Amino acid sequence: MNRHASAKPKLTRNQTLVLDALAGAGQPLGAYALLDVLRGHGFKAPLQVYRALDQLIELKLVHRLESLNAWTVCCDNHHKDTPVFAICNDCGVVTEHFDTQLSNGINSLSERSGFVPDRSIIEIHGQCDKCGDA
Amino acid sequence: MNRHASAKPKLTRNQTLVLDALAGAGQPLGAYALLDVLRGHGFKAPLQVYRALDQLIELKLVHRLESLNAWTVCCDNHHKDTPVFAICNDCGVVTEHFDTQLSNGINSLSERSGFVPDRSIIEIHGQCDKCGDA
DNA sequence: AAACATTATGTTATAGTATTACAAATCAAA
DNA sequence: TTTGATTTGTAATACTATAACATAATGTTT
Ligand SMILES: [Zn+2]
Ligand SMILES: [Zn+2]
Ligand SMILES: [Zn+2]
Ligand SMILES: [Zn+2]
Repeated sequence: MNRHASAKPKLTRNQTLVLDALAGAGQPLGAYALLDVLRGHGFKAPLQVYRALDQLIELKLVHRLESLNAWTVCCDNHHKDTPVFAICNDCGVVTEHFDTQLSNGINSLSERSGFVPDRSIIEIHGQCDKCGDA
Repeated sequence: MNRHASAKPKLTRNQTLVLDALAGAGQPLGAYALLDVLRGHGFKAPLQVYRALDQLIELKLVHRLESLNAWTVCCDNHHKDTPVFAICNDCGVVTEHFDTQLSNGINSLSERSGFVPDRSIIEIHGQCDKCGDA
């Protein structure tokens, strides 16, 4: 028997295609960009992409970047904490981070105002280290 | 002379209409909801709304909620820190907060990764205190 | 295997959000 | 009052996301 509570569930064909396309891109892609990438694999309608993305998010393999209308692969799908995304204005690269101070801040702010947090979004736009090496 | 560096600039007609509509709503509104509200005042096209919103954001009188595709009036347009929005899943009420721990967290995380932050987005979805009084 | 339920997929149409392009009107100096 | 800059009006279009319905594949029970 498997000691790991949640073994990686087998992905469907479309989910696998979308996940691979996202991983291969090296940066976030929008739904229609994904559709274009996957037309060669038989995708014909946006719904095929959106459905796969919904399921991949449910499985925590992919995150949606709200401020970009785009999706990116999770860097470590076992994490519990709220991911923090740093988004470079210049090159478009996005990096995923975890930060105890930020997670605690979300919780304590919520507690102070009687709010029960469920899903948090932290996205930082700015300039990455590479692009800052002017 | 005015000791206050940036006196409140006079708003144009459309900016005033949009700001008042947002303030009157008591909760965030989308661009097309604003358009509908303002049809009685002569608005006929989405661009009238989007243009006014862009300028109001520039003036820091309004914030965009990225995860809702909606806009809300700023609670105190003099603030320097990143606003934190708590968004109730049940009643839709949104409250704006400031939090030193979160602001510091953004800065220190950025510094550690050589990132220069420019604009940060923090939006917490969950259940507000009122809706939690079940 | 046959019947049934469940899940995944295909396809078309439509809804919702945002911007481009160009014309007209307004406003503020010079 | 001419000029130039800003604001506004309007139509067309682009981009993003979902609804509705049909078909196919899969799994489970009998
Ligand atoms: Zn992740
Ligand atoms: Zn960069
Ligand atoms: Zn504010
Ligand atoms: Zn509530």
